[in-house]
Amino acid sequence: MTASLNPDMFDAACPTTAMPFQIGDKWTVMVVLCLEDGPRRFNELRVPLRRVTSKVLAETLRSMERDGLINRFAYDENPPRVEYELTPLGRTLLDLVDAARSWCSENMDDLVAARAAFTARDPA
Amino acid sequence: MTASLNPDMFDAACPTTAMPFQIGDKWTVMVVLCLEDGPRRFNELRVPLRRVTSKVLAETLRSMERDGLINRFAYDENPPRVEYELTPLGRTLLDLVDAARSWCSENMDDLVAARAAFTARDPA
DNA sequence: AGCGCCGGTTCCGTTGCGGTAACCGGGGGT
DNA sequence: ACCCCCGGTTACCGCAACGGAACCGGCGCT
Repeated sequence: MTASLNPDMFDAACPTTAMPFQIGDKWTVMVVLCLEDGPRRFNELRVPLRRVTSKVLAETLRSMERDGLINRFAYDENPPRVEYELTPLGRTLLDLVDAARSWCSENMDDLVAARAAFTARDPA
Repeated sequence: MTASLNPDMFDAACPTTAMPFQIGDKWTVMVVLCLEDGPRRFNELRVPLRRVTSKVLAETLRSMERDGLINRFAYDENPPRVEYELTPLGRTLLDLVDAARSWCSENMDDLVAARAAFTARDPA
């Protein structure tokens, strides 16, 4: 048992490195959740994410649009109006995000307890 | 439709911020995968993750131990031997990781195509 | 003329993750 | 006496992400 590990299992060229919420982007997942119930405007998104600045939100939305996760509709009005909505591809992320949230709600107690026990053992 | 967004849906105090693979840690998920088939030694983990240095791996393993995702067994031998294995809690992450990997393999083509189309539209 | 709205962009500063290289302790081999 | 092994630790550093604040254009209102 315990077969040996493939040295190339995490090849740098592996395309999963480009996963959209790259286990790295701070806001993508939250934007997906905010768009779950329909299109939203730019400043409308900033309300629930009130810790994000317009600069960072604009960057996040642009990269999500680049990856085909959202569509951007700019209406030629005044004052300007822009709406973002999930694409079908973006909607498929909802399942994944829900799975992550379920994991959290199911295991958060264990996790908090583990942290408390660890810091009790090793107060450093 | 499109109910208004709850301003507090991402409260900074929300414990999900402490999610172990916090959509932010670069190595935790890969360590989980490396430990899927049984316990591994420190330098054994560095082989598949050959891009990680001992410092970063040590940090990752320590925080995973802190969160109760792995157990650390240090044998009093020479040369020293240390083994890491997933706890039951850590094993529950495998489902989530598999879901993420499935998403990738199912949608990677769309994603790559979307990027190509976007950069074709907006070469900037 | 001046102000506000909206959806950004620009400039600048900070933070912190991740990386590199050097070193360590203690036993065993030669 | 020296070096190697393993599993780290320490000091230092760079860069990208994140953040704050100011600014912009075009229109309408007063």
